Amino acid sequence: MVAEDADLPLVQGWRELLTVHARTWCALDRELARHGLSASEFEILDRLVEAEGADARVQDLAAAAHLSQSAVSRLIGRLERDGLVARAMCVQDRRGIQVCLTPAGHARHAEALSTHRAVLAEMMTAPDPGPPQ
Amino acid sequence: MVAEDADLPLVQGWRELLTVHARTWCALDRELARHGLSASEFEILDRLVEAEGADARVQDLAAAAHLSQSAVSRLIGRLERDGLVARAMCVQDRRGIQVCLTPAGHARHAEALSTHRAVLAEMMTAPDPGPPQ
DNA sequence: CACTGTTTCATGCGTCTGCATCTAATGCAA
DNA sequence: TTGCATTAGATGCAGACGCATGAAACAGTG
Repeated sequence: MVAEDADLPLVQGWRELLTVHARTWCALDRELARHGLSASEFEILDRLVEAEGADARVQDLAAAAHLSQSAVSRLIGRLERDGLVARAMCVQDRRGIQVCLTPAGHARHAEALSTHRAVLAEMMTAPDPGPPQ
Repeated sequence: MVAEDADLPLVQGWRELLTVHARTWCALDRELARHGLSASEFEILDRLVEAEGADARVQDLAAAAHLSQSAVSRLIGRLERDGLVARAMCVQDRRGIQVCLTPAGHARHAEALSTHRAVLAEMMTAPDPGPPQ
């Protein structure tokens, strides 16, 4: 029961990370919903903007967004249904698909970008807003 | 398009946090599964051990574990089904329930504790293990 | 007491996720 | 060429989540 002292800073650090993560992620989800996007969806759109032109494969996006391959596959399906991205066959490797932004996808991302940055600035700098009142 | 430079460190910090979080959380989920627990379930058990004796209400646990009240209610239901916790009525306020650990719950937590600490130590100190091979 | 509003937990419902699996395309070797 | 192992993405399935709601217990007023 005394050996836990050495682990205390580790556990505290982990819990702080969990707190910041939950707080920021929820805020992102809530605010980005005003643009019709979830936090995960924006993350994927953001990666697509960065990789503009380069081939964006599903598994690369999955690794970048910390999601499973199946989750990204369905997420891309949703974005495609909403007209924000398009799936195209890779000519070199016809197993893979090339995910690319549509003009609407570009516009949606640009529209949500400032919201995203604002939430990050507010959530990651303020250490603890505390319970409201 | 030049104004984004000021946001870069913010975004990079957020992405690093996301990476550490996903990596650690997945490792916890995977390793704690060997004890029949999910990461969330261990988190709740951990809080119950800390609050030993004090009244552990559902909403307090929800706030501590960064989960919704409904999620914790069902999670407690699962732990109760597995015989790890018990629900008791609060005498002061019979709306609330008092969640308390059973001996089996104590044992399960003690069993999983070292695994939990080991994963934290490994995940939160190593900055980037990189892709295997 | 009766009445209204708030709080605490449980639950119906839809969505998102991961795991396992399937199909199709590739690569390599006989 | 044929055959087998590997890889990329799609999908069936079950589990966990949040939102909205419901039922029960409080708190306050008349």
